[in-house]
Amino acid sequence: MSRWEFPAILAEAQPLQGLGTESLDDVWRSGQTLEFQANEEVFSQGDPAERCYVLLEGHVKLLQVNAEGEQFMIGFITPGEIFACVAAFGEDVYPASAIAVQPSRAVGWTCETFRELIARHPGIGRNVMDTLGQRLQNSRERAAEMATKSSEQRIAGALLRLARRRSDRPAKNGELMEPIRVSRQDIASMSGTGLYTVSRTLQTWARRGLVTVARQQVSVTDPDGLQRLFDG
Amino acid sequence: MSRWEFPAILAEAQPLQGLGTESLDDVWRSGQTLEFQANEEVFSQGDPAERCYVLLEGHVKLLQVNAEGEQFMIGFITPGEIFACVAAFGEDVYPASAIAVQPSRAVGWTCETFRELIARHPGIGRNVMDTLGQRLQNSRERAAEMATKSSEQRIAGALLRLARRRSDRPAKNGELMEPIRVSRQDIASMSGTGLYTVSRTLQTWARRGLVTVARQQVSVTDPDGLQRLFDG
DNA sequence: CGAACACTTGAACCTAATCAATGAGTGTGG
DNA sequence: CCACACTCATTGATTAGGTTCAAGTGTTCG
Repeated sequence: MSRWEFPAILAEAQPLQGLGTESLDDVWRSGQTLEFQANEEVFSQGDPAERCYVLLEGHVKLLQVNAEGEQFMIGFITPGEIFACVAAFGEDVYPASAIAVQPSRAVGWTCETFRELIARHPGIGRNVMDTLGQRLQNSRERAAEMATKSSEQRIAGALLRLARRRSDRPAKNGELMEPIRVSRQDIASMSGTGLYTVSRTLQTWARRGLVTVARQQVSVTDPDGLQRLFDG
Repeated sequence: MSRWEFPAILAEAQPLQGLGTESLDDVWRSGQTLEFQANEEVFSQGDPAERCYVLLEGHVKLLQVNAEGEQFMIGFITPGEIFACVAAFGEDVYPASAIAVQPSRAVGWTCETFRELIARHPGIGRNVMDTLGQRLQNSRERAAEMATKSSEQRIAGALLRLARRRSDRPAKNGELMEPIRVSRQDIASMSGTGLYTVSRTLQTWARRGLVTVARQQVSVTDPDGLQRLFDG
């Protein structure tokens, strides 16, 4: 039982599309709401996989660290999205770390509970399969991108993904998009390049008017130009 | 209605684990068996997504081609595995091409039929979610690998994945593994490098006794050594 | 036998990683 | 409020890893 009222965002969440009020209520009552501060870890790579989550508020990044200590950002979660759902199926440890990049709130269910919910409400299963399918395709495209594209193209791809996530609604005057709040290192982790390369590339683009940059912040001023760069 | 008897491999197929005889029969009767010659296309990237498949016999590779014409191999399917299942969920066109590398046989269901089967037999849904989850994790690891590892490590990774697939049963005398029948170009597509780099790398390894090479063929003679190389 | 194909190898070139030094913004405590 | 330390970012110089081009060898097949 949670001390929060049923959050509106949950009814719009991907995995719960098409569910009736009573189903949504069952889902809501079966989970716990959890709060995280900026930079707090939701869970850590290698920990036993206990819960899966739907994000209600804030943003969470998913980071994978390999044996050599190099990190790679495999995802960026926005409100309404499910994460760590892989944990509920087969995997016994979390394959990545989840870190809140802003103060965030999420609902969590134990893997067991989540499986039961799917059994009780088959619509959830269908939605989760859809989501997993889309993410699998995304991830494969991303792998192909890492393998075949230049570092400049990969950085463009990373920025475009972030920008599109942030402002699903078209920008105010069709010109400027919301600034993205990430460090150069974060962009490097997303695009599979180094900090220095990202810095240089962004400077070049800024001179050409494609983006404007600041500390911990990038604004895409010419999405179409960036897209053309990405396409080659 | 198929002109084939119920194939034993189907009962062992990942997506059909834990199903009763009558369920298996329903699944079998709902699909069509299809045969493919070596190098024949099962479906082509961009085609409208109509069917998903379980491979019964042979091997199928999944290739993604980007706008610039560079190709990247996203998967290698062995008997008992499901493929194109993403097609059944949301996607309207195949995101990759599937090509039989040997004479192959598969069962196919239309997306609609497959959805109905999942509704009738919830176990299939659970299995598919498990499979999708595992593949998502694999694909993410692969993306991270492409982003952070050297070309030598990526080639080692590709060979190890292939070798393990081929001989789940340990090799005869614990020393030699079955030769893998792929071209240098295929290895390049899997590891995100070029044909020349693959050739050079394999030659170096052959001199060191890690592998033996021939036309359209690679045998891993020292899997552990290759693994150490992969780990760095 | 000739043609097509798969592969190897040397050499030139180029991208991007790395090293090193510096600058700019943020936050803390005296 | 300023000085200090700290984190984040820029930029030049250097270098290594890998791609690409070019030429040549060995195999398979009609």
